[in-house]
Amino acid sequence: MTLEDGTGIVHLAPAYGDLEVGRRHALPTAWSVDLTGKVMPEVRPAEQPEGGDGPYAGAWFKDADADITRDLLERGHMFAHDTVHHTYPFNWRDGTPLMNVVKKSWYVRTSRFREQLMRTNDAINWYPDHIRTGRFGKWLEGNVDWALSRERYWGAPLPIWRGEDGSLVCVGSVAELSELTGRDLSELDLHRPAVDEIEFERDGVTYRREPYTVDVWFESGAMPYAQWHYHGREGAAEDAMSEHFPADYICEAIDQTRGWFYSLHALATLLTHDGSDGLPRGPLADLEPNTSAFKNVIVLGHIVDEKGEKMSKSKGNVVDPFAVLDEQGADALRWYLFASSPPEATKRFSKALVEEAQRDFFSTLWNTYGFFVLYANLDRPDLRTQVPEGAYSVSDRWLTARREALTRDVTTSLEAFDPTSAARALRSFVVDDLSNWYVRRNRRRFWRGDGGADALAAYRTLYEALMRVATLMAPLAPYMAEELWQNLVRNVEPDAAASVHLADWPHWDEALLDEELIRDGAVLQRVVELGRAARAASGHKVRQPLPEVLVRVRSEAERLGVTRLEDQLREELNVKRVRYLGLTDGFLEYTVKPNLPLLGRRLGKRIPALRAALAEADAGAIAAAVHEGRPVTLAVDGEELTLESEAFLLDARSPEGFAAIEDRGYLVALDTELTPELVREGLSRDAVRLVQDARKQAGLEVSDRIELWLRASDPVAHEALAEHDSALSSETLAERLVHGGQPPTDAFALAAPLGQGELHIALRRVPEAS
RNA sequence: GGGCGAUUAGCUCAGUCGGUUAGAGCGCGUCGCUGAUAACGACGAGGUCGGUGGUUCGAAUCCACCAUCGCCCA
Repeated sequence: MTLEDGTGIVHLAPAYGDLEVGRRHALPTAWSVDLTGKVMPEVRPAEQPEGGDGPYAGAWFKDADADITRDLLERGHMFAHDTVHHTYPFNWRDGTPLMNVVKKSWYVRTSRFREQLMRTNDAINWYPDHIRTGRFGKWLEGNVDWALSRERYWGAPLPIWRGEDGSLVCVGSVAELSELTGRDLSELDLHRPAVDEIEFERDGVTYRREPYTVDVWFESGAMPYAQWHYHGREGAAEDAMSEHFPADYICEAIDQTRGWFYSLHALATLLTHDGSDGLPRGPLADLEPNTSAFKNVIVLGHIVDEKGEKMSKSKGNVVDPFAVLDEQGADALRWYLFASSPPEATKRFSKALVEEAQRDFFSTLWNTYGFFVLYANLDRPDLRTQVPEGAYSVSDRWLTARREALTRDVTTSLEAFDPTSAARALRSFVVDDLSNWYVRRNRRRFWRGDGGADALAAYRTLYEALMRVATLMAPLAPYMAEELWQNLVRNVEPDAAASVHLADWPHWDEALLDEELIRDGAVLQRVVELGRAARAASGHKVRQPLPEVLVRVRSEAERLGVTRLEDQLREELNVKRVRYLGLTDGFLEYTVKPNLPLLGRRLGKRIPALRAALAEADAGAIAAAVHEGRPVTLAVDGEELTLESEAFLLDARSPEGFAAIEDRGYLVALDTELTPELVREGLSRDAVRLVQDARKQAGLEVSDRIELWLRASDPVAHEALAEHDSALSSETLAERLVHGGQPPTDAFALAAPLGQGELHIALRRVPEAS
């Protein structure tokens, strides 16, 4: 129906859905269909005399449509008839069309409390926040009375008894009912229909119960009181209520806005109302006046299928949760739900994504733990002894600082009801900081097995990082956390809490949280990243040492930071020296850009003119002024404009023909000129790699000592091996290294290309000294 | 029909107050590294930031309308 169709009335039936309109215009409420959906016998065409059943009596109301239409047409009462497709309510189980029917009902007059419902809502922390004023707030603004009664065979009975004279008694307890009836009802089944037979007499009037049950949503809203069996009396339930009401936190999905969230909120608001504004005072006003039932609530989005559509059996797009639990595990599923997107986001679910969480986070964590256990079992370090402060390396202190920052970030996120940021911070720490940086860079300290203070410091640092991760991840991945706690922590510290879930939440230590070191580490990683790119571009593989790397960072503070971590930079890039380029070094060319966040508001429309002026200006001169903090004067649109040095941003570019990588103020260039010494060192490192591979192929354990025979056909390689004899031996755990000799026949032997020729490798395990 | 929310790379997601070259992980390709790792690193391909219009010196970001998906209501 549209406004263009003309005027008229589109089927108005006060008894069947249009009661409000009918009342407003004093229309009669006429009945034509009974409660089973059959047309009533009184329905008949106007011409047909009264008496006897009408022609449609007993017909299913939908089936009667055709006959009624035909009769109206024949009598000329119908202007037009047509079929219009529109939404219509159906029974979702069997698809039967439904119809609204006016019935008598009991209501809670919540609309009187509309303002109060909105006030108590204002005090709730909603996550996400927009629900408060949006979906939930709008619902409260349009609040209508709560239809409380239901016609159900079984359920909680409406506790109202009606006398023959129409008077009403609301019964508050079994004890009260026992008193009214004079019977001991303590064994009474408090449900319909068991309660229906109970009648009582008062002042000569017989009372019978109103035959309704109570809306189950009322019971969901009564949960805070029902859980303690609270009746407002003194005792344990009262104590529990004063301690636990209102609840700190609840959580359900978005569809509960008008369900559980509302039922909890409405009951609490009415029960705790202080009696102002002429409204009835609630029985809980003394306990906690004017409150909702909860202080914080996380509203979850739904889980949908891979295409973003609702899962349903009939569509066949349902993912079996138990298959996911069996194959990827409960922790991986939980982790995916926490980490993939904020709680309120609708989640597109697929097993592949849970699989990714499993591989990315849990496998990496488990492997890091496995690395620790492998070497700890070989070395048996005493992790309970105090490690001297000085034994900790910069790298140890960096990981410790990151660990404390992680503790701060996870704690803050969880306290802000944000599990997603907490999970992402944990992921980044475990995968990026712990596994791919700290362990990779420090593994030699573990496999050296000398039991010295340096090794102990490394073990201790890694152990504490793993323990902290286990504690912080416990709320998000309870099983893996517990596994780490039992296997790792409880072994090292028998006095530790019996379970990670009983352990105290860690506090972060500001003294260990060295922000400067964290910043320096971040700059180092940025420079290393660019250095690797420069290396890939140079065509020299990482095993080939290079003489020098040239580095330019964005500030003097950053330069000092990289300097203190310089040995890590040299190792990562495998270079002998680091040379820092000054900020105004002639090596660089500059592009000058306006600092838009600063200048945009000030200059407005003149921005394009400034850009044009900068393009014409001498970039080197401006760069020099900016570096010295001097103001710069430019001719913009024929007008002199003087701007402070902060108004400009400089981009350094490497000059033509130089192999370097530059990005956003950083520049890393590699000197690729090889000396014979460097070539020989590179060859020796190739050889180490080949021997390690041979050890692996021979099936040796990482701790096995060997005898080693090496024969290189390339004379340069041969010289290189002799020169780096001791490094070769210690890297490959060779107790004896023979150059060019004849290996025994029981040795494991293979040949591989090295330099311009081949390297023949033979090795044999040395039995452990007894 | 109304309300609320979402829409950024093939996939899952970041993107601050409107600002400079829109990022990450996964997947794909090339190369490299590797005695913890089911891994790792570099590079590459891959983006009309759902669409249209507007505001602005400047829009993924603000406004209007539309489309699609989800939820609630009628």
